[in-house]
Parts: sequence; C-alpha cells; structure tokens
Amino acid sequence: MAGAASFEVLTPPPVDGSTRARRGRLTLTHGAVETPQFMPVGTNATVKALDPDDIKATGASIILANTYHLYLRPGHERIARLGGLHEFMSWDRPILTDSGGFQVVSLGDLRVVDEDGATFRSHLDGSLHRFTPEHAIGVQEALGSDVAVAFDQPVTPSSPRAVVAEATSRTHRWAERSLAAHSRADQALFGIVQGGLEPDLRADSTRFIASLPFDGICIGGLAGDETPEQREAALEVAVPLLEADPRPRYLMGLGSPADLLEAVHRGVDLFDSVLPARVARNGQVWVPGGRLNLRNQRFLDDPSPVQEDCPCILCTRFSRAYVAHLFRAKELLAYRLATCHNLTFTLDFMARIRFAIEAGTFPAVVSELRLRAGRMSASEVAEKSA
RNA sequence: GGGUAGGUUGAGCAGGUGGUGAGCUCCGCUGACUGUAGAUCAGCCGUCUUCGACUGUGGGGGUUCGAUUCCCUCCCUGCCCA
Repeated sequence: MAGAASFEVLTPPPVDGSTRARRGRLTLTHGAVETPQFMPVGTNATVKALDPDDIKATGASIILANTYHLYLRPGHERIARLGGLHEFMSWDRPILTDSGGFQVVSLGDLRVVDEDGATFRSHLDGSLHRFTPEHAIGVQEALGSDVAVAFDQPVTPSSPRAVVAEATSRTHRWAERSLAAHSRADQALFGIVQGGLEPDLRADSTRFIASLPFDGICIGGLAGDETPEQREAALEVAVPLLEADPRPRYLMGLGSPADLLEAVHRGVDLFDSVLPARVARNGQVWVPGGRLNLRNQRFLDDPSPVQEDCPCILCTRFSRAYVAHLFRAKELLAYRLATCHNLTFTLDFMARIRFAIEAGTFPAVVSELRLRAGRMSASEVAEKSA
C-alpha cells in the first residue's frame, strides 16, 4: 500500500446485523476525514459558485476534483509548476481526484475505448487526447491530490451483461496497471469495483479489487440509470465481501440525502456527487422531508428562511422571497446561496448519521432519518417501522 | 396640417400581395438533475367539453364562394417636413 492513508473504524457495526453502518476516520496527507462522509465535487478545481471559505462553512472536510478536466485545462503540468492543486485552488484540506474514468461513460460519443486506454475528443475544442491507466495516474501525481483513483471503465448500469463483463475485466487489468504506475508516497490510491447490476460480476470484481494493495475500495458503475432497489442489491453483494477488509468503502457518484442514508446503512463510508450543487444552481433546495423549488411563484412573498434551524448563510441572513427573486433575476448570488445551503444540508445530514452511529442509535433512528431525507412519505415510514 | 412606415396571442418579432396565421425568442408556469460537455435541460405557455374543436392579423363597412391579403372609412403609434 502507498501508506499515505490510514483508516480506523471507530464504531463498528453492531453484531446483531441490524445495520452495516460504521463510524470511521480516514487520515490523509492534508488532514482527517470523519466517516461516513460526503465529498462535494469541484471538477474544475472549484466547487461551482463557492470560494474555499464558503466550502469550509458547509462543513466539508474533503472535496473531489477531476483529472480529465484539469489535464485539459489549465493542464496538470501547469498546476504542478504553480505548486500543486491545493496551492492552486487555495484549499488546504484533503482532495480526492477522480481518474477521468467517469468521462469514459459521460462523454459518450466523444470517446473510443480499447484495451490500452481511452481516446477522448476534447469537449472544449475537439482535439484528441489519450488516457491510459499510466497517464491518469501520472496526471493525478502531478496534481498532488491526497487520494488518486485508478483509471476504470464504468458502463451504464443497465448495459447488457456482455458489455458489463468486458468493461469489468478491463477495469481489473487497468487497476493493476494503475497500481504499478503509482509512485507518489504522499498520495493514497483507491481501486474501483465494477460489475454493474450483475451479482456474480459485482462479487468477482469486489474480490479482485480487494485482493490488490489499494488504500481504499471504490464502488463504481452505480448512480446511473438503476433503481434504488437495484443499487442497494448491488451494495448488498459487494459490502459483505469487504466485511473483514480494513479499508474505506467509497460509493462513487451518490448524492441525494435518501440515497446516502441507504448506502451508509449498507456499509458505505464515503460519497461524492454533483447533485447537491447542481440541484442548487437549478433553483431547488433540500429541507427536512423534501425539497423546495425556489422558482415557484409561491416563494416570492415568503419572508421565512429556507430552513429554520440551518446555519448556512442563506438561511441565517435571507428570506425565501429574496432568493426566489435572485433566481428569477439570474443573479449570481442565487447560485452561491443555494449551493451553500444544499451542501450544508447534506453535510449536516452526514453529521447526524455519524452521531447516531457513535451513539449506537443508528438502527433506531433510520426511520427518522429517512423522513428527514425525504425519500419515503410519513405513512411509509410509519408502516416500515411498525 | 402634409408625407411616410407601421398596428399579429403578456413583451418583442416572423410570416402572410384571395384558399383554413397558434411559428420563434423573451417573460411566465411546472418538473427533472447523482465519480459536472449542465447557473442546464424538458414539458406547458389564446379559449374549451383538449387523440379534438373554437377564436384570433387595430375598429367599422364593402367586394368575393372565400379577406390577414383587395377597396372605403375611422382610430392609434413611430419618424420626417411644416
């Protein structure tokens, strides 16, 4: 193992099997991350609309940046010359870089995958760029993130079994190459499990990735077009195989409070997603029990805060009416305020989860947390807990 | 007063020189968003009994089988000249 990360389970799951939720601490070069934890996404070395003080105020202890985007612009070598990613973006806490693997699926027609790597046509100017596992690791070492991630080939969860099988086995070969290419001693390296929604492929992939000396295990290829039930089933295949594994489990790409809760319940430690920030920029905010669309007419005359007990700048200083006005006027402050709120809500939700795990009350309060997250209706929660 | 260009669904426009104008962009309404090609996208946006029907091109009148189009008249607006 690279040795740049240590993970300690502070509160293991209860022996009665009522939950796999666990409380841990991941220590990285730039600081400790209390788990379960959510990582806001800052693809272009910025969490859109926020400055570093804003990000800290949300409670974030680690953020995610993107290898592919920063390679294209402004260039990883330039960032290295300028002192590395932390210095460049003035963020002194941990950073995890995604390898660019996600762009293999998200860029769709702009890329071609072969055994050696992926060729992208830049979404910025159409130029051609080649990503291999070795290159993705080299770029991440230049960026100097706390955690680098192996280059993988995710596929849409609903893909045919043959497609999933091929991408998964290729991801395994790329995992070994990523490990072999990695040399930076102050940077951890996580490997990525694939396997789609096929239980046997998911299990095989989990065993294979776990057999390699990574510092953490990413569960990839989800947060796509699968249903929550399918996703949870995939987790119930993968996580038990990692039960005795000493490393953190990171479910890539999840997002909504309800999804985070269900995944923690099934043993996941780390998350990232653009969802809270994107939803915020598009005018909607999370509140206990659901979400509000601030562009709705009814908020124009609403003097109340978005959420009574929220410590964020939006809720403590402004009314729903004000931010509703800002969204209509397309004022830049709207995006900042709403993003601050949704990230604060998400990170506060994770803090509540951690508190409950520590207190040993997590199984007892899952229903209450589901209600807060807004996935189930009040009656559904009552029914489930009855 | 004379000349001239115009008056199209909340706003701004397109189109239409005799054969059924509901087309665009804003605005407005609602929804979606999950390892960010996203401060984006989608649906709706005259009325109704909504797989359809009706109404609508400044007002009134005329010609015609049929008028947004041609004729008369009036009203309103911009610009130019007095």
